[in-house]
Amino acid sequence: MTAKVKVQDLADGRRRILDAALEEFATFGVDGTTLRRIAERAGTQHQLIVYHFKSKDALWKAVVGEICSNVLADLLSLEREAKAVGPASALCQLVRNFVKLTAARPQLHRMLTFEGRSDNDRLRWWISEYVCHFYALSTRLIREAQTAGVARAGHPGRLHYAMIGLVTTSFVFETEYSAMTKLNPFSAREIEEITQLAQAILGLD
Amino acid sequence: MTAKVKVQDLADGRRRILDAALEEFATFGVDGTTLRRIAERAGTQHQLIVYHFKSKDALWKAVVGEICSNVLADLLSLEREAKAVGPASALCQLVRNFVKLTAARPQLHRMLTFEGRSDNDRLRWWISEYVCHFYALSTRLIREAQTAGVARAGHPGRLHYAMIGLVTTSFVFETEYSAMTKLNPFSAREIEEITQLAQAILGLD
DNA sequence: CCGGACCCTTTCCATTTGGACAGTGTAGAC
DNA sequence: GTCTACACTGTCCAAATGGAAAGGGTCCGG
Repeated sequence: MTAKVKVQDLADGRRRILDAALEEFATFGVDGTTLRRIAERAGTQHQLIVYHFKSKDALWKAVVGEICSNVLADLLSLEREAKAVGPASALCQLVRNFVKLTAARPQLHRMLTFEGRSDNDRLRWWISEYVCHFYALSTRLIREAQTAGVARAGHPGRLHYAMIGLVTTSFVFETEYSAMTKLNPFSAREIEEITQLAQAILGLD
Repeated sequence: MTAKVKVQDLADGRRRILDAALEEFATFGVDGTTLRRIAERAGTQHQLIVYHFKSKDALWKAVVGEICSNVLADLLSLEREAKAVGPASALCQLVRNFVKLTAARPQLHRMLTFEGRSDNDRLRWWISEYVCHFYALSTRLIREAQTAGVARAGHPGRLHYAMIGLVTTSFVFETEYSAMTKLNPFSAREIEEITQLAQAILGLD
């Protein structure tokens, strides 16, 4: 029995590494993160990370990939709904989901904001693998809502990124945000307020 | 004469290091930047950086400090104007200046977004030294505009950061932004459009 | 001519880094 | 039993890093 428990414990080493890596990457970025600190947080040795994931870079992709593929699945189900309810309320729902998701997993955006300013391999991989799908869906809904006359005019891509920027700031830069505003961005109240601001910038009223 | 020219060249080593460091820090973050790469970009050796700035951390503060103290000076002059023109147009002007400034020096915000997610020494220093002044002015103008009935209702801090997030995204994440939208955020057209969106989120219409 | 202030270079080093490599131990298939 | 697959550990290393220490050149006031 002790053996069985031990095997259980050891077998989820991979899981614990993924979780620890998410926290570390989100807080310190790829360069600021060391395999040894991830290992320490996961309660193991850094060589186990190399064994399971080959390299630091591959670990990063595994972490992002796991979360993003879940998000992508959510998006697809939203897209099916969209056909039924029309572009305006589909877009409302998309914004609402996006805020909820950012609040639930701020680490994802924190990780990605580290990558966004150099044209590197990780950024290109992430864009081609995941961003493009989200962008395509979002801008299509915006465009449809615009032709229906229920969204703000202007380039859909610009509106999309204005929304993204508005929503993510309070969660990604929580330390500064809560220090200055004395607000807790993760409270239900704040999530609702941010959702409404995001819908306002898209002209959904 | 050659001696004089040479001295000129050498004397501005400090200047060249500051410029090179700004680029490197903004692109790779503090952890991703090495003194040797900064030195290479500045056309010198890494020990000269240690000589002029004592440490990597002190160099970072010197880079941020130089830009921010200029920005602070601009802010103060804006504040004097504000008294004359009233809160609504002062706020409009603040937004306009902020967008212009972000477009002119995206490196500043790029640098700072690297620091925002761990409660570290650099972040605390930056907040207490510079952020608090900008935040105080901005939220005071928002509050005044609200009581005058010409700004969107809601927590001024929340609105302030919504504006910041909306404005900075396209400049900080230029690579992704222009890849997806095919827009150039630094064009006069885009600067104007972003300014208008930022004013819209504050309810200035 | 001297001495210090300033800018810069050279040489050096302890530490940390990602990762290679060669084990060890256990569980299940035959 | 033996063999293989898998999870994990211990030892090692080359490369890169921030920074210490000391030396060298030029200028300028005395």
